[in-house]
Amino acid sequence: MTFPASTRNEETIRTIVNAAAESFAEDGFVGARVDDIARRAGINKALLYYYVGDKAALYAHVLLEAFQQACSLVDSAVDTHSSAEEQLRGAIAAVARTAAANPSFPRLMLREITTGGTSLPEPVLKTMGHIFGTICRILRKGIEDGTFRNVDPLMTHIQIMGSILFLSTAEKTARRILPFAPVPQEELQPITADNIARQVADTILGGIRQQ
Amino acid sequence: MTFPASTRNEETIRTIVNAAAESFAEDGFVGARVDDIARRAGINKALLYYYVGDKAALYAHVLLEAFQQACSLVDSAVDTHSSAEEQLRGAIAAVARTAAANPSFPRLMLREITTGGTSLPEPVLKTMGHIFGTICRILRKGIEDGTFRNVDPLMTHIQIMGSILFLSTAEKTARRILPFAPVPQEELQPITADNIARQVADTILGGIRQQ
DNA sequence: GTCTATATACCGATAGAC
DNA sequence: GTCTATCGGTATATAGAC
Repeated sequence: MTFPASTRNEETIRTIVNAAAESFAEDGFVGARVDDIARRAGINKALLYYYVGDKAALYAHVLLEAFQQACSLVDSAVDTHSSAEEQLRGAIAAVARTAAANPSFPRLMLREITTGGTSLPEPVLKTMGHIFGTICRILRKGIEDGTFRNVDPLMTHIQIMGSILFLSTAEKTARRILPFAPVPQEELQPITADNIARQVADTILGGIRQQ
Repeated sequence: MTFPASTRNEETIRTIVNAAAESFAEDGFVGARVDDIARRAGINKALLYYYVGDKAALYAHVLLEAFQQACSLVDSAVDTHSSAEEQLRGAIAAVARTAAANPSFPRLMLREITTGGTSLPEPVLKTMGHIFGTICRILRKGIEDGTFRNVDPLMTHIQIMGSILFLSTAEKTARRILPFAPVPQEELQPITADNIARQVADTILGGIRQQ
């Protein structure tokens, strides 16, 4: 924790950050209300400012925490496998599980993408760069040992992340669309972390495998 | 055009709607400023209200126009092919081209997804439902004739759209991340509509094809 | 139809009592 | 450390002159 008045009451700060993560994910940085975050945290607005500084500092902290968690889960998932195929499957599952355990994460990410990442602080950019480097290394290894065909690492990485983040977030919107779609709706799978991981891993791995 | 004062000056309304699409895509509904939209359109704020009503009505109009364009392009792309594989490839290319020709579209869509689509007006939901129905029909046909394996239509549809929209929007953020990534950056492809269409079609089709 | 000026409301941030 | 009260700035929307 890196806030000015963080000598004590670590758990008050935790409560504020959790409330802020939800609020920023729901309404975005401009849409989120400091009053609302304070109310969710069960405290007063002036006290929030006392603990965590202004709105921008709180937002930067929320972002960094979410991405660092995703990053460490991806790294440890990759370390437990050796083949490129298993490593990629493990990385995909790690991101899908992070998104499911912390529903703010995919929404924060999608929002940042739409703004072009212009307000991302350097520590967050570094964390995102680290994840991209990990995926890149897996793809490169698979291409060199003949497992994968010669795909573009950047586009493949963006597609993998886009698939997982979108699947993790789109269910609510999809449920509003389905009543207007002229299709039978019996056998649709629930969108769980496991199903997302399987869907993305099966299609991407099948799509980039050397035939 | 369905605005109150639309008896004349159709092109003034066009200018306003185009300015609004950019502004909403850049800053979101809450972040966009009516003053800014009026300034981009080269007119006065009071005149904007005179022509198109309030901010919410303008936003609903921008959304509907973008989705209807995507919808009709997908439909006509599908109609010019007969096999499930060619139809899916055509639909993917149509969405990618729509996103490239109208950069507001993917960003508006990503923003709506993060809010759960709670503010989407019914005509937009109908249009999105129509596109989903089209993709569903292609997948079902391919599954029945043995071209595709038995994939979940909803998850596959969400993955396809997420891949295209994310790839169409993420380049700016990616360029900010790349300097922090420990990878060589010579041979990365530029993210054009054609490259997006090829990347998504190749991976998804390869991933869902019956082996 | 087009403008200026303004009403009204809200929000981020802080001052200051306890 | 925790609160109430409020300042200052800014946003949507409209009134009203021309």
